[in-house]
Amino acid sequence: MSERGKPVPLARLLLMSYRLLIDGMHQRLREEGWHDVRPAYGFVLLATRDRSTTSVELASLLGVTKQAASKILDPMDAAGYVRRSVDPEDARVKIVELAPRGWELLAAVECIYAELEAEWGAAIGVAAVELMRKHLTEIVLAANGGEFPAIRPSP
Amino acid sequence: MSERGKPVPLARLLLMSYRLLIDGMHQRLREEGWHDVRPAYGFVLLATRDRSTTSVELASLLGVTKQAASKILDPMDAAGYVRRSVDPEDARVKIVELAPRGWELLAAVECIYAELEAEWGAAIGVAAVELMRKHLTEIVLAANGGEFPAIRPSP
DNA sequence: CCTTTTCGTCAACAAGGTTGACCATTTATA
DNA sequence: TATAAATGGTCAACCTTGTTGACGAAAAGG
Repeated sequence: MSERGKPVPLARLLLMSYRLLIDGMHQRLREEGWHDVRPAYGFVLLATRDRSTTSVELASLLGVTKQAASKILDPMDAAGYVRRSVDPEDARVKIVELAPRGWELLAAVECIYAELEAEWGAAIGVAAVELMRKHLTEIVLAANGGEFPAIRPSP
Repeated sequence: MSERGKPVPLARLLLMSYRLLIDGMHQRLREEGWHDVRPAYGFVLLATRDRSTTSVELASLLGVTKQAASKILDPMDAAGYVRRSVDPEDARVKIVELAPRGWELLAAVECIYAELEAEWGAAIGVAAVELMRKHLTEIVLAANGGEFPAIRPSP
């Protein structure tokens, strides 16, 4: 590897590590029979987990345009992971919430994710994982005025 | 933020941090007058820095198909960042190397990158940055049989 | 010499992003 | 109260970067 002898850029390590988790996640999902899950779905699952949302709000949470949000929601709706309904209080608005299948998928995702993070704990120690979490949190918050930024599924 | 009170998934923190570096990189490049640099170019610059390569080898280094590699090289070639020439020893092969403008871009990239990493050192301490580098390296190598994997520009 | 493999390019399609446009609905203003 | 402005969601075109399949030229193998 041409990086031998030179420190590997941290950005590269961050991306490799992230990919490790995400690719591992999607592989395990496939092994469990989830064959139609796209990378972006995870972002939508997390955004709609704690409370229903709307298309345009989801766009804001994801840091993308409303068109992009709609574009992810379309196949998710078609596959039965989310439901969209007209808001009784504002006829322009579509309420977006997880459908039963979406809840099942979310449960599978969270279970696999916990396994993956536990594997990191086994590899470098739980304390090191928590320290990394602490440091990354500091960096991200410091750079975003004390808040977590919206994070796009794809650059 | 709905993540308040729950640990933010490490995957999310990794992605946020990575984006912080990469988005910061591209913003500063634009500020310096580099207006036509796409995210994928950085990967090609690093892959061709230490020695010239070939289209198909680049594909392998990037972990993408040869078609995808060619597709990134086309605009880079057109913009004068790389040069492609026929290999005198094998007429099928295109040698890919950085052109003068590519070297200038690489220099700008590396300079900005150093600034960005130094800012992390200022935020959490240089020792913490190095510790993170060490831990991430361990995780990545452990998961890839002791080697660094190819890393695609885009999932 | 013929078959198989390899390299790079062309083409079509996909995922997920952008901008612009449009219509319906709601809110704000005169 | 009527009109203007703002908002939500969808349609459309295009972009970046990925995939697969196909193809012709060149090289390697039998």
